[in-house]
Amino acid sequence: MPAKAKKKLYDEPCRALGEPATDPELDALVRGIIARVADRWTMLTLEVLADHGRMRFGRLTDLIGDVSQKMLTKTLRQMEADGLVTRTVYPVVPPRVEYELTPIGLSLGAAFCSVWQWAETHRADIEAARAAFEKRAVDEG
Amino acid sequence: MPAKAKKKLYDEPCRALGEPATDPELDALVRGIIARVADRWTMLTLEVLADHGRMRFGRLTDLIGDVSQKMLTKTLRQMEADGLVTRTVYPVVPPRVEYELTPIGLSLGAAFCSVWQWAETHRADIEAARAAFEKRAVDEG
DNA sequence: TTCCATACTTACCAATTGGGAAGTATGGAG
DNA sequence: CTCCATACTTCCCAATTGGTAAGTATGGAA
Repeated sequence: MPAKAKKKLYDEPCRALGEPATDPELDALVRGIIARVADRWTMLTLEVLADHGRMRFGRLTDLIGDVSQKMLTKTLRQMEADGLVTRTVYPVVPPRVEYELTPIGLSLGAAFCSVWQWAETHRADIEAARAAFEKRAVDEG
Repeated sequence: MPAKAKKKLYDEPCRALGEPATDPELDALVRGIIARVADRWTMLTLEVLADHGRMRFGRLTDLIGDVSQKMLTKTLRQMEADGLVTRTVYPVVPPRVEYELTPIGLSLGAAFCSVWQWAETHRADIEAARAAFEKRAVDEG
């Protein structure tokens, strides 16, 4: 099986549209995007907004659970800059600001679904692997 | 449309198998798994191993590009602990160690495909959004 | 006049991340 | 006897992350 190492090991084409897998510029760009988006708070915010729709800052804080104001603000600003959410300010007092996923943000949420599903379906496997690894370390250590 | 906020905004079911979306334990666990796996080096390692198959440490270093020995070692150990890669040590000198994705690791690579594809297909949108956001900030600032 | 609500913003500080470089182990080549 | 190769491992240090707590702005209620 000498051809094995030359071929993708999974069936679905991961690169879009036959892009040669070694365009360094595109690669760096896509990696940057993923790195930003794969951040903890971004993922949680995405999930909450996808599940519950448009809402304001305070409710977002409650639903995410243990996020500080600082981080939520920062995360939302970043998502806004990337076009993932819209930020609507109502000029009233006290302030009222609402956030909502854009179509792009929504599609990212959908893309992340497969990762969530992967995590859920392989949860037991991972825990078993961790226990086995731990045991091996103890036995050998 | 008062029902809107009660419903998922995308069509695909994100939670596996009708799991009630609010099991806090499962939620935390899955989040932990995703957080670990969504790490920069893990994603890159996953991609390289999925693309090129079993290989040893040095080649992995070259293909990933700008990773330090320290981080690659750490990343690989973590992936091994989670059951994503196998680590095979040949007791020769100088040492020879080979890494390969497990079926679970492979399936994670497949799951991440949709995120990679999302990033590639929305690259232009994101760049446009960033430029617009920047411009707005300048105009208002 | 004082307090409140909301969505930030800033200052400070602790913890984590991660790079660079040097050390480690060891059998074989010269 | 010295050096080399490979895959780590450890130490030190700088940069980043992220939490807490204290402002800030302002119209209306008491």
